[in-house]
Amino acid sequence: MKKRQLIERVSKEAEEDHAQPRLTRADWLEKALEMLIENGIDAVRITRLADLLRVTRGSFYWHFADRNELLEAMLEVWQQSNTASIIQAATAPGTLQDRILALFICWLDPELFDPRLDFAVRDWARGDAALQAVIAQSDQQRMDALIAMFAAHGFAERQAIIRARNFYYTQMGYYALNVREPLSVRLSYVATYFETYTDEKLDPQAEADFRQKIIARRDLWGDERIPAR
Amino acid sequence: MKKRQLIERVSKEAEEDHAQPRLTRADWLEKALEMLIENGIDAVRITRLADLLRVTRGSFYWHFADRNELLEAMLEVWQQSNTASIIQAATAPGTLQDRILALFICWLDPELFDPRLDFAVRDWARGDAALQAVIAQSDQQRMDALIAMFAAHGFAERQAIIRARNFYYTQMGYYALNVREPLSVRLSYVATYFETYTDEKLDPQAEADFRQKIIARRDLWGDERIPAR
DNA sequence: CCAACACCATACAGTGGTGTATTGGAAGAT
DNA sequence: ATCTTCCAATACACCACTGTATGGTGTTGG
Repeated sequence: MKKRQLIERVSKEAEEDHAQPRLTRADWLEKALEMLIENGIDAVRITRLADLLRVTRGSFYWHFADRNELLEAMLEVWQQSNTASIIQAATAPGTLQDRILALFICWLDPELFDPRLDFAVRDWARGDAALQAVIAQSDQQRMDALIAMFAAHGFAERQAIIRARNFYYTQMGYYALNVREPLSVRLSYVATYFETYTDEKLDPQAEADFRQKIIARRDLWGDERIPAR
Repeated sequence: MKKRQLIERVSKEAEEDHAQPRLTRADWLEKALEMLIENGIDAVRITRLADLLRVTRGSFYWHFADRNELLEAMLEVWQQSNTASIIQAATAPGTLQDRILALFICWLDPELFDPRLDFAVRDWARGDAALQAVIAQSDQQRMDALIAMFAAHGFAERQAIIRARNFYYTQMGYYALNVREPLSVRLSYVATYFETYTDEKLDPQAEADFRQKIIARRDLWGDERIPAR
């Protein structure tokens, strides 16, 4: 689901097409999430957001009761985006190869899974046990879906767990380290990773299709040129 | 290297045994790191530290020029602890099995590798390009050591890279998700992980020795009872 | 046409933080 | 015994931010 849509839904504002006269609750929420992602929760200050939005804080306190209400709305956006994408990719019908490739797409498309938001929220939870519990629950749901996926495709319980952990933790580790590589490099690892996770060879035709699908999404790779093979 | 020792070295204070009359630079630094780990960099406030240390801020400004000088000292402690442990474990002589098990010990012993400090620093770097560069350099050093390790034990370049990434990212992902499992559970995964990373069976005797070594370190596992097999 | 509403500006009180300047006091050196 | 030196307390000026109360203005509907 598109993030702006989610933000608006959480903001409980059905966007009538007539351009909103001034600011909406969703505008504040969007800027706040941007700030969270780029500078952490402690940079989410009403004063700063007001400056960025070119209004005074008076506007904020019309849309929100206080800062805490904003924070709760932010968390709600997170809860309804990243986790859902992973679970959907893992539980759709099809072969194991289809599922793994669908998850790879998740890892590559920030509209489906935004790692910066995920880690900003984790960071936010530092020293906040209640928030940590919420996050742990989402992680559990994600892991359960992955374990069930491997189990449904022939792996014994223990093997399914290890493979799911490898799959999920490796990707989270990759994000945690803030690795910055061109998409072409990431694509070049796809087949090898696939074999590591499944012990099967990746069908060359499927890999080609995957590359095509990614390359078609120009928005994912900026100016870079990616050879089709 | 013991963390308190490092903190004191960075503080350039050879600790004469006579109990220091009041506070040292290292005391402030230690509390600041504790605060960083538990509540993030934005919680590292001179006022709060002074309260915790039961002195006024006047003391702080005798030991440090300003808050920034404290932050630089904190970063220096991080630089000289975690990365060194990993590189040492990966580059020591011996078989691949020895190396992997040495690294597993790193992952289990916070004196060698403190994941909470590592991630607190990474979060601290959010929105700070200079700090991100410092961290990226440390990550590169760690990865290089791991790749060289796999390469030195018979894996081709590409395979060595994938295996090193899998090994390192999986562990970082585990920490990033703040997983809390008893040590006994983590130990039960050791052999399976080993086989995933190396494609070799873990020698039962080596595994038993490994368990013994961990169990001997009671400080790592609190009250828990771990069966020797 | 004007009244009500939606949205924003302004002004104010209060809190928590930084950094500086100055003073106070206890231990060790002479 | 006093004199430094080291370390900490106090007081002050100065933000940045929160939240509240109230007033102002453009837009819409009756």
